[in-house]
Amino acid sequence: MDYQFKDIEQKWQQFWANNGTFKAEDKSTKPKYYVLDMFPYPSGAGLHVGHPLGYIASDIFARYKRLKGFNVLHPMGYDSFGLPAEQYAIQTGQHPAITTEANIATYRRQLDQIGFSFDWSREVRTSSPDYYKWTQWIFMQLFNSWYNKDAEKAESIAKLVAHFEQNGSAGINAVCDEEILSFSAAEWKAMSNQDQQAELLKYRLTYLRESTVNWCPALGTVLANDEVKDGFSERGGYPVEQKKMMQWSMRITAYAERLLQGLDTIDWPEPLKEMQRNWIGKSTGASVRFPISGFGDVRTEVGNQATGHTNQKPGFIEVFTTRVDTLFGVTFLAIAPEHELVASLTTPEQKADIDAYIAQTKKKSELDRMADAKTVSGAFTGSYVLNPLNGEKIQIWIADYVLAGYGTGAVMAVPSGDQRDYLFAKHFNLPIVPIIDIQNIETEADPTKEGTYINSDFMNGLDYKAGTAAVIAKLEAIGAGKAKINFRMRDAIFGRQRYWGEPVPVYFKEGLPYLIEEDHLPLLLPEVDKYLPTESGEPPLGRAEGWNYKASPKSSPKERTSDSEADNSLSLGEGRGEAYAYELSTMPGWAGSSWYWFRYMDANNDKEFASPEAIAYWKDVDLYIGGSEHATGHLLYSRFWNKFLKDIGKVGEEEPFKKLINQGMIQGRSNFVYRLIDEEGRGTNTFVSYGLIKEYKTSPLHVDVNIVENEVLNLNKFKEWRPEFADAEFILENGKYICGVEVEKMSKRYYNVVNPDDIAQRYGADTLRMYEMFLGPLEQSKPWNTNGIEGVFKFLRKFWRLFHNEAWEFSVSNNEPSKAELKSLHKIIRKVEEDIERFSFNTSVSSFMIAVNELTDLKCNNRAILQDMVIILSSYAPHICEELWTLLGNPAGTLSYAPFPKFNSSYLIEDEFAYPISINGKMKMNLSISLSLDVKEIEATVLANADVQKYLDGKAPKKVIVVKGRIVNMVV
RNA sequence: GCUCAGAUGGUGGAACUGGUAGACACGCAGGACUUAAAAUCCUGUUCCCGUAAACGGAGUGCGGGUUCGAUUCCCGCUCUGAGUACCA
Repeated sequence: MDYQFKDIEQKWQQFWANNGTFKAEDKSTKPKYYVLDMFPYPSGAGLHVGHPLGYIASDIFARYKRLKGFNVLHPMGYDSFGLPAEQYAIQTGQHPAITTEANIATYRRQLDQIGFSFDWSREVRTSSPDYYKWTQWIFMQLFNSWYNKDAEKAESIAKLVAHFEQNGSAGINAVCDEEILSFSAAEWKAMSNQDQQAELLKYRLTYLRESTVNWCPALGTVLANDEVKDGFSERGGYPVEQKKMMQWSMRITAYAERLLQGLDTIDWPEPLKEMQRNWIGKSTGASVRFPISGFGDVRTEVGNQATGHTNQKPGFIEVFTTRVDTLFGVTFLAIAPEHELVASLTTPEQKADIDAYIAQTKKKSELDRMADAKTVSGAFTGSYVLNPLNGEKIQIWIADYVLAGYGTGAVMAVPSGDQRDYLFAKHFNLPIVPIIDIQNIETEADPTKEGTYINSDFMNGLDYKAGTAAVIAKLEAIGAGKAKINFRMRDAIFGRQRYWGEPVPVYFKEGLPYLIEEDHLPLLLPEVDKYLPTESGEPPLGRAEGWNYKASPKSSPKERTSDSEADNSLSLGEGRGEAYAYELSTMPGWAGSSWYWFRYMDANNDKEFASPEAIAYWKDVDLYIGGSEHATGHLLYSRFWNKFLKDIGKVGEEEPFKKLINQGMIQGRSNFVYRLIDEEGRGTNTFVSYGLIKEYKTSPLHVDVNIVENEVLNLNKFKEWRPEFADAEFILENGKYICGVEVEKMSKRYYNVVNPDDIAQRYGADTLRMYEMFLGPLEQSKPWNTNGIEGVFKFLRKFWRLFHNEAWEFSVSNNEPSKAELKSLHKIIRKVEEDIERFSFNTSVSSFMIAVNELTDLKCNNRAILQDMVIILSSYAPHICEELWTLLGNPAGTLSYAPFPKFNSSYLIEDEFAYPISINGKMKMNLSISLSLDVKEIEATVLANADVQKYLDGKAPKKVIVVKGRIVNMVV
């Protein structure tokens, strides 16, 4: 029979599903290998041809590893909480769970049709209560933990409380809020429970914090950054303002150093690691306190005065600097317009100036401020600080180049060393003091670290290293500063004012958050009448009627587990306690994806997020494939949660993803037709072929790429495409209509979306899989282009034909394979092994073509050779290979676990090599010489050759370079 | 601006540690089969000159360098893509 891909593919997809062919074993004597894809958000649009790229690559790898004798875990699931479903729900009233379910069904059908070897028995959905129960559980563990800097790990809050009870706050080195109290053990015990809880919240790894959000009053909701364009909501175009709200946050900054160090231990693409390093943004420097002039004593204990009495201003301004050695060059202090001390520092004479400046900066959008980076602006507050080292009076300015969100929101300005400070000083006529002997500050700042200090009191004559050490020592001695490491990364906000997300397992009592009891998990998402905020601006969960928490004060957990798990949120034991309001915000999109790889290890466990045994066996992800757009989101949060789970002893590895590969983006490739414009400037119904548009006046028009092949427009299909083109006319070149091409994002509105369903229909899944790989290196971004797909399809037919005679009857011979056949086979064995190990899938597709071309030329129909070929090709084109495998007489379903053929180098040994003979580096001819000859003999053979002599024109070469088995080069 | 990645025929791309540039495929041209078309098969296909071949010259974004030999290494530049945004 001819190659009937449709029947074959359907048959085997069915077989795999019915037989659970790809089910990973939980216990195995085989070594484990975990291949993971970034799971998709199931959008309504379904998959386009770009999505499966990474999945195909990982599937080839997973199948290959099975052939190599590994117990492979290759799961798939859905990141199914998210905004689009909620948006759709708002518009249609349809429950997001329903649309999500429908979208998942589409995704599943599309994925199945490509023939992936996923273990679907482990599927996860982040929006399923069995799953988000454990997301909530991890949240609870974070709530019950604090970060001990001395131990460099998270520890339980109970341990912190025990310490407070014994020693008070002394001896605690924690990552926590700025304004913590210091107290003795007795003082702690004397505190009310309320006060104790308030204090503990400052230490918890997930905590409440006031944060600024994009608030859209018209929509009554908070928007994500990418939903805001130029200060207006993307949807509807309503104004968006910055609003402060109490929000859940994650103390990811506690892990900043470990997140940074860990990068050196994992095999990720360098650009991606660099992105994370920049995001974490570690800088080493010092914090320095500048006493405010005329304020009295400098207070050295931050904790003492920061008890929340906001009307009392501290006696100093703290700055962070990476160049503390330039402290004697400070000639003014610049603070952010939003800095909390601005009001109290502004003198009555300067108030008008300052107010005007603040008003001006507020008006500027972020975009303006960016575009305006070169313009110097600022205003003098009228107040001064003193240089802590020499008591010199220094003006305090506000300037919008200082960002409130970074460091302390204040900068010590050193115009001689920093270009921005220099421009500022020039503009406002402030002094510029050189502090290094070789500094040249005629026209711009000179940030050199060479030379020795001048104008710097006790530092004079010292170099950078000694000077820096001396300043820090001095600052520490007088309590005005210390060495400090600063991170750019901020704590992550962990709350969304949305419906379609995980409810936060917290209720409020007297304004403070408490966890619900663990056996009340999962806290189910309640039903609401509408998916919009309430009239009073509360998140959608505020609409849920009777949705509140009634703790059961003394009910034992054992008693509770017998309760039905499903309905514990709404019908908790009447009268068993007071009702408390639940947290109304839900978790952000990244919550569910920050631990999902553990769930796959033991997806159906209802006792734990995954059993310790499963985690001990599967450990971590060996290979993770996904897009680089998740560099600073998902991939950072996942590493953070992984480290946390390790700290509390639940998992064993410090890093979740040992090796990571970024697949490139598949861009769209748009086609254009050119509509002729008539003399009045109106569009006609005549279209000019691309090559002729210079001769006419035309306007380009996107045309559906699916009716264009190799840039040639299918005229009939074009006429059918839209009614207005039914009687279109064409000006052709060489009898064809050639379309223009441009690379754009793949999007419906450009008519350049290619659906994998269409490709699978027309050519089959095996062709689609191989073609996506053939397109180019996996990591590279490239436009989708169907132009070459015929070649891949033809290759598979050619492969099929090796097993069939002229009449398309299956026919293989049992003869001894010939030397040439064995050579072809072992060449491809080695090539595919090498290529897969280095993720160079495109080159193996070419090599398969070469191998099949060779075997076709050899008229090979040898069983031994062809059976090995089937195994090698099966990870790329599994359906056709399964079919041929059974035709060869093997039991169905055994191919996936067949042993990968062993490479034998002896078949490739050559006794001759066709040496390229070059003169002055230019290749002139080939000469076959025995490989047994040594360098001298080769040289003699070459020089004795008559053709070589012709090139040399009878002269002796000046020099002869012979590289055995490679090349001969003669210099004349 | 900074950081990273990249630039090879008409097109996608190959050349893995410096050693025959353009593998493989698409497209195109010519041919075979066919009443014809489709499908299939065969031949050619970097460019320029030579209007057939042999042969000669140029050639991996641009300009230099190292080397017997550079797509590959070094220096300078141009362009494209991605990330980031006054980070003290």
